[in-house]
Amino acid sequence: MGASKSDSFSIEQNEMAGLFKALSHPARIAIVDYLLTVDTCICGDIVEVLPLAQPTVSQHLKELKNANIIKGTIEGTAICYCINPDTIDKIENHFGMIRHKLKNKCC
Amino acid sequence: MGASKSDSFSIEQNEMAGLFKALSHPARIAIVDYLLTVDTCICGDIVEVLPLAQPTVSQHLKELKNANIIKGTIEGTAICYCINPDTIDKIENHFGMIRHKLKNKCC
DNA sequence: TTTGTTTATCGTAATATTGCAATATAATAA
DNA sequence: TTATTATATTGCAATATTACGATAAACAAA
Repeated sequence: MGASKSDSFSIEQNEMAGLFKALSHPARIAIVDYLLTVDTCICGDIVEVLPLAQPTVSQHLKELKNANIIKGTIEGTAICYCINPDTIDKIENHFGMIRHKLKNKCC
Repeated sequence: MGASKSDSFSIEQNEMAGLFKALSHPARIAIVDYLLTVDTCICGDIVEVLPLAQPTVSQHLKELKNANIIKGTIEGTAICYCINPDTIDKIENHFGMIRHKLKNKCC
């Protein structure tokens, strides 16, 4: 085998796992970090900030986009990326749920 | 290549990516979910709840343990697992930081 | 001691991810 | 039209992950 048995788990479990997978690579964390350091949605220069080749960065951006963690809007020749706050909300809510259920635990 | 260039990123970026990677599989999300449904740290029966064989579950538990997301304490023949609230804190703080930096953005 | 119970490790096959050179695509500028 | 610029896609090699049968290790009970 080797493929994950995603059919055996709930839609929500797969959804959360998908969000975390999108964030499970340091390059993608670095992209999110970078998008947070600039005041507006940023066009392009992400490639120059990362120690990776352009196709690799493009691939990581695609994964973040597919997971709805970032949004990209076309702006002439370039594409402007910014973080999708709705997805941040979704993850925060998940941990809010965990935090809530952790009350009255032995830990 | 194929190996991730973790040396090129900051310790914190690698650390966060590692935490998310530990949560990037539905089985591991399901384990965390299950640990939250029981009142106390639970011994063993995680294998019976998941649609996976015992060695596979053991492997997933190991990854969650290595990432400090769960703690396991030996209790006779069995091992009692529970969620590590410190790590939940760390992740929540990360998103708190993201949320804070997202203020005054175009998104 | 032997037996049973619980969890971990080994070995390995199937599959997925990562990274990049080469190339393609899309829009603008000359 | 032909450049130029910015991003995406393809193809492939290197590596990592996932899953599980077989087996091992650790401990309790008989």
